Amino acid sequence: MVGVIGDGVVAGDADIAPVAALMGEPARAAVLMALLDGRALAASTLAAEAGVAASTLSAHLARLVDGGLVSVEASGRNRYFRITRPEVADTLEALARLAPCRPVRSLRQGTHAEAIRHARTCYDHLAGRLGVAVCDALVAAKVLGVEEDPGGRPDPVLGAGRSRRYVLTKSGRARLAELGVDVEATGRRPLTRYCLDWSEQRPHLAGALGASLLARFVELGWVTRGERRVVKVTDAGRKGLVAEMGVDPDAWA
Amino acid sequence: MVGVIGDGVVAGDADIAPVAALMGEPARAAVLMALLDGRALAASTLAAEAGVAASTLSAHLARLVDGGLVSVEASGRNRYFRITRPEVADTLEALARLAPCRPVRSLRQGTHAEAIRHARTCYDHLAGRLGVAVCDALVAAKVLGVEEDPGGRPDPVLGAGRSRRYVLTKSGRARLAELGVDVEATGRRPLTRYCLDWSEQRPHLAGALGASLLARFVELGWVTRGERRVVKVTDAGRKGLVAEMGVDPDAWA
DNA sequence: CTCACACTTCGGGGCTGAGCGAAGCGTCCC
DNA sequence: GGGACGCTTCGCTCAGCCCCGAAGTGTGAG
Repeated sequence: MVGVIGDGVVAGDADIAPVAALMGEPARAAVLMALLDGRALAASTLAAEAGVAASTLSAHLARLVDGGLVSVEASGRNRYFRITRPEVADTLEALARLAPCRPVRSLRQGTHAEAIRHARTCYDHLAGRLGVAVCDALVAAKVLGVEEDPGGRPDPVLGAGRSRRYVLTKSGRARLAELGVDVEATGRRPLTRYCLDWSEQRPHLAGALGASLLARFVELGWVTRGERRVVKVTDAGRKGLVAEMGVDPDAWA
Repeated sequence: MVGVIGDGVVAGDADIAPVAALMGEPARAAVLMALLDGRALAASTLAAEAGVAASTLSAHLARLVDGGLVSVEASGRNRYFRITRPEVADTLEALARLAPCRPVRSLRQGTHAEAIRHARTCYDHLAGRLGVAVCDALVAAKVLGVEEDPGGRPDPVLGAGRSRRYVLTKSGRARLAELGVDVEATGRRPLTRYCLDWSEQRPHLAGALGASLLARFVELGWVTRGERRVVKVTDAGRKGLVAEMGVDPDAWA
């Protein structure tokens, strides 16, 4: 009756295999991880990142675009690729949480590994120890409240499946506005999102607010975005984060 | 060969490719989806589910175990496989949320895709719009309460997702028994399980109770199981679900 | 003890797809 | 316009692994 060989997964069922296979090839995985900070990178940059020939990478990128994980934007003779949706980044982070860290092969790689655990960008918001510390500070200052996610009703798409969520308090909204954080800049995106950090195994703040927060930090010159998702905190940033944000300096330094 | 390894991917960064590749093969993906509800299934069951020979599946299972996604428990001459950690299920669900974005390739697939989104079985319980609607009705009628899950793993701060669960209330137990649902038929299986629906992006009821509920619906002739997990609601079922269960007819019709 | 069953291991066949270089097409710069 | 640059397409090779059936190991039932 059924007996269809090679068609084990039923059409219409959630067919995770194709998507997972896209992420399961080393070169493509490297591309996706490189794009995880939300920036758009040129094909040549990504080829160097993945360590394969341009022609090889071109094929990979075509498949990623076809699979809806990555979108293209042509600009002159360059084509810039970026991750299409936050859900893709979510999935990559979920996989990262599952994956063992690759062994460290050199001192340089070791220091970078340390740096990226210290402070990095995750798609478009802060992560690493700094991201967690900032998030903790926001909760401690009651800028954010943590509440249980009533995961049934209101949120049609995002937020479901997350057991807890952050809500921006009234006083928190005022406080962030005072700091110049664009609290209103949320499109269809949820303002806050509870995002588990793969290196710290603790939550940090994602969503539109997480993005606005990072943008403002950069604007203030508190942090600078370095190579490969690494984030550096400036002297002014160190002071500002402690004085204005109430971040515990020991928690991330 | 040392030089072949691209230094593009940073040591210490998470290497998602091997894990994603494990999930990216159709037979293994089918296995993982079958185990998604937390049950432990025998190898032969999984072979039928994946539609491959026992020997083929054995190799797949060995790789899944080796990769830490699945654990084995030998019992007599059977070996039962289950998903090791909630993080694995989280990742599978993240992938499933990404997967439905594929375009529908044929009309026939389209109608089947619609049917399966309407009402289907998720291995042994109801899912799709009907599954969500029934679950909503149970919560609204206070047959089920939603509470935070204290449980399971010794986690540093927060459990990695899945920390909410349904509990059967006292009155709910009586009400279901009245309907003829076998409330006691739970082996080692958790009575209820909070399961996010991939097509509806909202939770529905899994676990032993979800299974008993479906069994009773079938017994009552309210629903019939069709091909490929599609569930059809009979006329009697339509009436019964609305009258007895308090399901909102607009929510799933 | 013997058969039946569940699962694994082994050997071989077949196909997908990842890889590269060369060539083609379009864009930007001098 | 000519040339450099960025990217894609094409043709090809080769490795990996997915698959099966048959044989081997261990357990349970009669």
